[in-house]
Amino acid sequence: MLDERKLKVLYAIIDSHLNTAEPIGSRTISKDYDLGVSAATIRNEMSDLEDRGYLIKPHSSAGRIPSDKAYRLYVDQLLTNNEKKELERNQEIKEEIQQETKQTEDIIKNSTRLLSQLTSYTAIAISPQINKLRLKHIQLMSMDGNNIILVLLNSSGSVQNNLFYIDEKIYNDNLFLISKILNDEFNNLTIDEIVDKIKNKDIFKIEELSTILDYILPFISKSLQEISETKIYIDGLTKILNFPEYRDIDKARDFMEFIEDEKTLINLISNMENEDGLTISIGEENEPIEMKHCSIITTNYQFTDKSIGKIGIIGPTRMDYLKLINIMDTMSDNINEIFKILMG
Amino acid sequence: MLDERKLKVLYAIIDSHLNTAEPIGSRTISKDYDLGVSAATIRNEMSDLEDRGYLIKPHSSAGRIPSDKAYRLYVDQLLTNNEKKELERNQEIKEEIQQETKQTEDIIKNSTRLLSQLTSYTAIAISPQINKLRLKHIQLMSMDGNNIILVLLNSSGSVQNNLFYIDEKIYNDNLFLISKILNDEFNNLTIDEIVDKIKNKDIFKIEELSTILDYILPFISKSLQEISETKIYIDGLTKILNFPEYRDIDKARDFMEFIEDEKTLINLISNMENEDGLTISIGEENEPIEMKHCSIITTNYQFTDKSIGKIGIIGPTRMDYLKLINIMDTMSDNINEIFKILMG
DNA sequence: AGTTAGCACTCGAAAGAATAGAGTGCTAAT
DNA sequence: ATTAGCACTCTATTCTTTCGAGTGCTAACT
Repeated sequence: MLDERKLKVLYAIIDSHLNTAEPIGSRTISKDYDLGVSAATIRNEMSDLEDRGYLIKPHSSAGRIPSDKAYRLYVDQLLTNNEKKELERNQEIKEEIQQETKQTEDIIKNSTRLLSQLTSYTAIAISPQINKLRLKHIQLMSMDGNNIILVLLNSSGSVQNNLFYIDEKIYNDNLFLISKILNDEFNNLTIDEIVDKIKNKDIFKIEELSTILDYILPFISKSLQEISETKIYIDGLTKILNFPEYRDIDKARDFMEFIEDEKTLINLISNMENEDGLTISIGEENEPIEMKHCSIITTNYQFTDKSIGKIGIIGPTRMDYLKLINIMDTMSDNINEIFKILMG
Repeated sequence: MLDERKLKVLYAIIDSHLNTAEPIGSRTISKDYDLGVSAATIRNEMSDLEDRGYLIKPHSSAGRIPSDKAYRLYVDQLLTNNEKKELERNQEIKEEIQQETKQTEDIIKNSTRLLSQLTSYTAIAISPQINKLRLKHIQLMSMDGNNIILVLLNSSGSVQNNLFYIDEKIYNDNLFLISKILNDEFNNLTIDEIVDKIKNKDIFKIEELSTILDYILPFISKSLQEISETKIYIDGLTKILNFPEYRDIDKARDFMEFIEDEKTLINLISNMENEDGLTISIGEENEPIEMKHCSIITTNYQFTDKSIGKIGIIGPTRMDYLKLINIMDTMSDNINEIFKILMG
């Protein structure tokens, strides 16, 4: 463990580096931070901290920058102490997020944009995973009997639709009857459960509709799965260009191309563990090489106490973690509250 | 007008500059292009071309680059001669665009991605303007009587939905009746016409439903307008970083931030005249300062011979216009054909 | 009169040299 | 244990020099 003075020196370097993005020298610390010791003493402490892996020298006659290990230490301490102060602008944030919409997708989209604006970092969010939500209403309809529209209302209040084509014609009178049956059968189940149920043929048989049902159910199942595909929202991609770490155009391109690749990104974000709500992944802790110099902060948003999606920010490891943690907490609080109110 | 030799020199410079992105000298032209005259003669021609505004010298002892005026001349000649060769990969393109979907929005989204891949430029598209499309089916439904779902099927076969809240409860039995009336009244009208009709109260009065109708129609009108908001799709934003013209990070950021600002971009693209299908706006011809060094090529895609949206690319004025025109033509052809087939 | 070879001149980009200064690490004194 | 002092290191900056591509002009050629 690090003794108190070493910690103070380390945090001072982290703080100073946060503002300058430059390597920090011993004299800077002794001048700007009142540690009660001379530059030479700090120099010795810095040397020790480097030996222990908390500081890095870009070259032999430069100052030092914090390592991933240092940020990890700092962040862990932040998360433990958990000195959360509430952001003042709660109400404004809520209004900004919700605007006029009641659709969960729009709320997440707005949140992503606002998060990027508030933080000046690239913000990302994963759409509400509606396969975890409970079905409230399902409705089939058609114009011509061949192109079937499936409309879904789920427990978060959002509406999805999907269009599919069938060779056998089924007209609205029958579609409405089927919808009624499906509503009875599927009410309050999650999409995952419904798909399972269809797969296991674990369903009701009503004589006169049984043939039609057997025919159309696989289409419905596929349709439901298409609807539940995870979407990702990205906002403020160009924010990365404001960081001196990304003045190099090739680095910037690598970063951006990685973010633009939705599939990989969905994977990365989905797999972040968010047991306690907030998760921070620092530099080398990230799997993809393109993210080895970045930190990712994500938190989940909930609906009836179940996590249904994530929202987060990405940027260089040199981050104002304290400030960002607070913003993220506020954001997820607000989103959750909006969802709660939306559901009455 | 330029005589033939001047034109040849100018086109040679355009061609050479296209590949190198460097200023072109007289010797390069005499070496690489068989014009049958010496470098000195070309030098004289170049001097004339500069006087006439077709060439620009970055500095006094450098070669020349084509001006916007030169590109304009070149492009106008291309568009007049119109030596279109069909791209071979038509079928592949169609499959790539359509994938499995029948939703017009998805088709445009896929097209944008493919266009960016094929061209290596940033691609943009404006969503099908469904307010210009004819209504095929409208359906209202609700779970609780307060949150009304409006589902819309239009003549392009795409489905939209919108959720709105009303204080007075209206239940499905009445909503279905209303839907039936609305379908009769609105069938084959465009959304614009429907909104007008509602505004002018130019509607049927069926005794028992008249109060409910008066109450709900304004909500429907607003809902329809929300549905018809223009959306924009962007793909390959980072492609700009591959051009030597945008090695400078501040230039790149200006470009990207402009593209990321959806409202301005929608405005810009919407206002491009596309009478003959394809439109090319070169450098200074673009209004926004951020686009003064870019060219924008857009074309519209059609549904039943009516233009309902646009797709295009954006990049530095130094473009392979010939190749890009062909790709763009092929793309719009394919999109139009898919739409045609979708409608049977 | 149009074309071309020849050459002096220009200017930026690249390479090299000199300088400044921030920072370290060590030593010796406190 | 702490600190002042100092030699040393290394980068970033600035200034010079060099190099070469390219022009524009002149005079000769066809």
